Amino acid sequence: MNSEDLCQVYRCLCDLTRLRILNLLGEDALCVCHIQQVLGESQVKISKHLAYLKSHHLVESERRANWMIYRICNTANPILEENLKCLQDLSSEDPVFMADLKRLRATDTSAACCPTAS
Amino acid sequence: MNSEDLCQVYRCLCDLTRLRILNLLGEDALCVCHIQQVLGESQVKISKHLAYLKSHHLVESERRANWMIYRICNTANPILEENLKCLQDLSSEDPVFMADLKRLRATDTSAACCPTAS
DNA sequence: GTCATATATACTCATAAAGGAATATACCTG
DNA sequence: CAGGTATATTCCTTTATGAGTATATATGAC
Repeated sequence: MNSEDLCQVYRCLCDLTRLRILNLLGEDALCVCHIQQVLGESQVKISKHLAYLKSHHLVESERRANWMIYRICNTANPILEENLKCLQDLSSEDPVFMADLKRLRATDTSAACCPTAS
Repeated sequence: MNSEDLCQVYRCLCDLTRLRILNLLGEDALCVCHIQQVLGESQVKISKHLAYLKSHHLVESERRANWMIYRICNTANPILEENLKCLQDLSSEDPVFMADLKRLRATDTSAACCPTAS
């Protein structure tokens, strides 16, 4: 971990859509279509942000039949860990994050497309 | 503090020059010319990044005669606090931050232009 | 093999950000 | 007031980022 890596972590975190995705993934591993559905955003948008997060090792993915399940990496990066924790704290105060989590919980993530992702 | 603010904090942090500036200001309040000198960057570049940090309330400035003294805001933002602390931890490991601090300590910040800034 | 579904990628456009050169402003000295 | 120094701002160019449309790929069902 050096200054460049640190910068890169912040680049990953400085987009609201990506923060919203990470907020969801903090709860559970999810497939693209569920993220898309909960956030109410287009497939391309979600897919591209996931690709971005993946390319910088914040998330990892695993194929299950037609679906790609994304989860937050088990990282050895303390700064990232710390910020994900902060995100979790804020998720109980911020209206956007709260609404997302509410919609997530109202969604049956084990049904429809993905079989129990986690 | 909401999700938009959070995003904005990360935007401030996702540029290496700004991180280097914050790393220096973590040590002491400094005038523009000293930051410029220690980082070896142009006046415009430093000035613009400081303006950016100031516009988002990460730093504040105070004029002393010809000089503008910048310091990190006493903020009530826990996420920012946390990340500045992380920056400080990393500054003893990362070559860029370490070299900057070394040059800072070799600079007489109380002389030349600014009278004791802090 | 075809078809449907889930996801990824390529291409394009619009906007933002970073940097440099030149210029403007603010302050001090005399 | 003029002249010098420190800093800020404007203008311009280049590059990066985000979003949309269309298309491609991967998998499963048949």
